Amino acid sequence: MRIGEIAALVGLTTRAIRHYHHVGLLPEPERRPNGYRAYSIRDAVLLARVRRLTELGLSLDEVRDVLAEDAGREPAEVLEELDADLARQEADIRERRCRLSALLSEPPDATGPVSPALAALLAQAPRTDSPSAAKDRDHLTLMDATNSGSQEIFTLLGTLVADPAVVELYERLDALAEAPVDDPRIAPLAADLMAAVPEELFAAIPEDGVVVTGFKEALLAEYAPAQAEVVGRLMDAFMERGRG
Amino acid sequence: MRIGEIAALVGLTTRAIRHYHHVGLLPEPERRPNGYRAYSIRDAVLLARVRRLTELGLSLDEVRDVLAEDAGREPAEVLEELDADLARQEADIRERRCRLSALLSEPPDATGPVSPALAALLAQAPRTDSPSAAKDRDHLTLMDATNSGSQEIFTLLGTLVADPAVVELYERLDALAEAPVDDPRIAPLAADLMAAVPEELFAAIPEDGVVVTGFKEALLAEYAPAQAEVVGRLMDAFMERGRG
DNA sequence: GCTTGACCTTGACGCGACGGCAGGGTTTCT
DNA sequence: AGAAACCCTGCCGTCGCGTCAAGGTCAAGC
Repeated sequence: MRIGEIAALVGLTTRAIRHYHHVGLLPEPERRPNGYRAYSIRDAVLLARVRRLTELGLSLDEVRDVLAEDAGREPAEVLEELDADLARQEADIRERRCRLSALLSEPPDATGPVSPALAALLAQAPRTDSPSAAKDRDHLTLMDATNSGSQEIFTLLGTLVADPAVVELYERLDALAEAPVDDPRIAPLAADLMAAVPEELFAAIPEDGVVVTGFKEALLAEYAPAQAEVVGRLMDAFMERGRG
Repeated sequence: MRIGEIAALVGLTTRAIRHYHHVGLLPEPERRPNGYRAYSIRDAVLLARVRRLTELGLSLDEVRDVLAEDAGREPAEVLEELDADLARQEADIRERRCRLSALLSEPPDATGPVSPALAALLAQAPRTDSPSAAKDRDHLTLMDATNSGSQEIFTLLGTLVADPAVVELYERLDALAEAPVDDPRIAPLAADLMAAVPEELFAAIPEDGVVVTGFKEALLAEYAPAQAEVVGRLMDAFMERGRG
């Protein structure tokens, strides 16, 4: 048989068979005088087994191991390992499909799914179009997505945002958008913000959660200079209280 | 943030993030004076979404489509397509695991699993260590593995192998191993073999099944010259009766 | 004899999502 | 001042083939 014939017989492509020769999975057969490969029935039997094994999901290396069974009992080992692997993949896919269906059934809010704790927090927060509040929501969503803060923080923040006075604080922060860094409103706003934070929140701040080195400066870069001054003081205070 | 920091924050490797820049999934951020990439919070939010999507199994191209949602409703389409894809994969894996478990529970006969019809046939065949019979078993197993013959053939062959006289035929074929091609035993053996084949078998031979071009010569190459003569005559007769 | 078309040959590149390494520079800590 | 831990660019490797590219071979039809 020529390569195309044996390929059709066992249901492989000629390219696959040549590949098997190339990687040493199947020895090169004799050649006809014209250089064509001449396959025997034994080759077909071998290739049929290779096909069955690869269709089961074995890699070519594993197929080689199974076929070159010197030990006689190796195959079972390989196959059991493969089954475990497939089981993992199956569970993996099931979980992904699960999360996918959750995504599909949800309203398209474009921010993606959030944890229940954060969802509750956002629903609870008063409606405001303050840019600072929007930034805060973004940052909280990021914390949620990266799991860098514990769920506990969101529930604790719930008691904060329930206070209608928080909107006023955001507005005072917004007002500093164009202000110079030595604006006199900075210090009192920082103090009022600190005062608004419930005591338990300090304890809940993880030592090395969001506070990855460099995160702080990136966060401050989001704000205008005077605003950054306020936020920076807040974060400094947080980190000091957290360590203390 | 530097690249290592944002990578730790969103749970990716620096290499992956640079790869995303490379393929245009995420624009290159500003650089610091020393050439380091300077990431913002917005980048982190973006990367977090990328991570979630790739973890769901989307390709980077698909992620790009979903993120660059100009149409607003594209994502659902992509996600549904993905779900269908995952469903296919899941079914695929389940089938493989099914066949794998069948393989594992079977006794290790080293020839792999065979169809029930062939298994019955082999169990039914008389015990003999005739080399010709061994070849025949190999060829039948190959036909089974490649689905090139119908199951029907095996059941029809059952009536043939049940006849104890068949063993004698195999032995007569074995005896020709060293014989010259003009051995006088050739013609009568071929005739007796033809006579032993039940009539229904001729009708069951598929027109273009095993009889791929070149298969015949490969099969004949398995035998000694005188034996090949016998087998060749048999096959010629088969093909003529099949066509007639 | 000549063409056509279906085969065959070797060899090299492409894919997808990065990992790893080479060969350098920068920052920071000690 | 040296070492550790970062950062940079760029290129090769993975896996199982598919897909050209640039030919050589063979049977059939004119």
